[in-house]
Amino acid sequence: MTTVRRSAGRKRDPRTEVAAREAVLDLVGEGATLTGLSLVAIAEHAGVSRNSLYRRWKTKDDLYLDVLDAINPPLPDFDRPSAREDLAAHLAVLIERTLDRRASSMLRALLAEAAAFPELHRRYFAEIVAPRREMMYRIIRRGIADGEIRSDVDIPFVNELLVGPILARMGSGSSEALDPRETSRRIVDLVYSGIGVP
Amino acid sequence: MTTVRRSAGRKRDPRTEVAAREAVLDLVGEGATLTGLSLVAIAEHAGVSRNSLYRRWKTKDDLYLDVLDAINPPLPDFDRPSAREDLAAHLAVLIERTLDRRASSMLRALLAEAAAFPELHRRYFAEIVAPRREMMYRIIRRGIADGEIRSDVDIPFVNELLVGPILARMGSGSSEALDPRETSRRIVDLVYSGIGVP
DNA sequence: GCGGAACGCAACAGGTCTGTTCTGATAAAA
DNA sequence: TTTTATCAGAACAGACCTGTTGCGTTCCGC
Repeated sequence: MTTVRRSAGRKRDPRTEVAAREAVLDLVGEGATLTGLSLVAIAEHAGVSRNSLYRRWKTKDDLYLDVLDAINPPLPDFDRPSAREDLAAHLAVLIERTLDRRASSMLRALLAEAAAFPELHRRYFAEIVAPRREMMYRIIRRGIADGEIRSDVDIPFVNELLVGPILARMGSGSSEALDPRETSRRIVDLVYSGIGVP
Repeated sequence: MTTVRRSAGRKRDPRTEVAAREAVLDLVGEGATLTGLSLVAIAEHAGVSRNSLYRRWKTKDDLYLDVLDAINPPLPDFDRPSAREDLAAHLAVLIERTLDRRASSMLRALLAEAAAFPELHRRYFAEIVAPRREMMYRIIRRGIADGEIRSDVDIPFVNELLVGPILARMGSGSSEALDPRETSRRIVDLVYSGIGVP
């Protein structure tokens, strides 16, 4: 986004930026693609002149970058009694995010069009995926140190097993709304105990 | 696809249909979207005249339907000694499919643009997802009947846990090539035994 | 050999999006 | 009050895609 420092003149309407981001989320949520979405459509849906969009964002990429920032929820801190509870709490946040249909559509579109928006794709992994994954690793390591989780497990592998079902649902655009707390608890329970008969 | 039965006249070049499907896979694999991909670009990449495409497929949807059919591998039969081995074998097929970059891109694009291609989306779930899921359910049920898998597990839930990590990788477009046999075995092993300390 | 269909190539009108450039009006600071 | 930047709205050329039509050519079966 282009931030300009000037002394005099009319101030930019802050609602314009919000309206533009909301318009992108609405339209992508309705099935538009990132490359296919036109500034005309965005301006129209936002109730804003195209001029105002071009004044703020040089390219569509810049606008999408802002949208990605806006839907990136803060990373919560965890320090519950057990790693098990921390894992469940973290997965619950992930599931909650899945329930935001517009954000899910935006991320699906980004993953599908990664080739067309390499910078967006890079930032998504660096700023959203990586920190959350690192947090999961830390919790799992703690569980091992506490004697709660077997010490011979492959940490990244365990993480994939935990988050996989949730990400797969987001990726396939499943419309079924899961209860975050209950579902995360069930996942952790099953991964802890396994399905095999002792 | 439009199949016409005529008695006389020049025959259609069968290579045209293959070239068109390959062109779609190539272009989508390179980052094109289903809505954004133009018949001009497809014809150009396939080395075929636009006319030939219009003659075969009324709309882009029809062409994509053919492409989806082409990348749908046959459903293998399973009857190994144990449910554990059947599950691993089935997951290995899924992982193998993930390794086909073009097919993965095509499915990612389809999921991202489901709203624009409802018929394609419906067929994908009915013809590709549903039969494979049903097969997984059957194997899990058999494992329960054989006393190999705990009888109190939720079958669809176990299935999601098993296939989730693989689908999540496909959805995120991970470029890392996994060994199908080894990875599927590791997933099944971990899901059977669990990560918890007994 | 001849009719018929598919072939590649080219052209066309109608539509859309982009990026830029005008306007006149509005709002806020100097 | 004057200055200055923003605002909405409209216009423009250039590019692209679509769906259709016409052309002459190539190939296959009758």
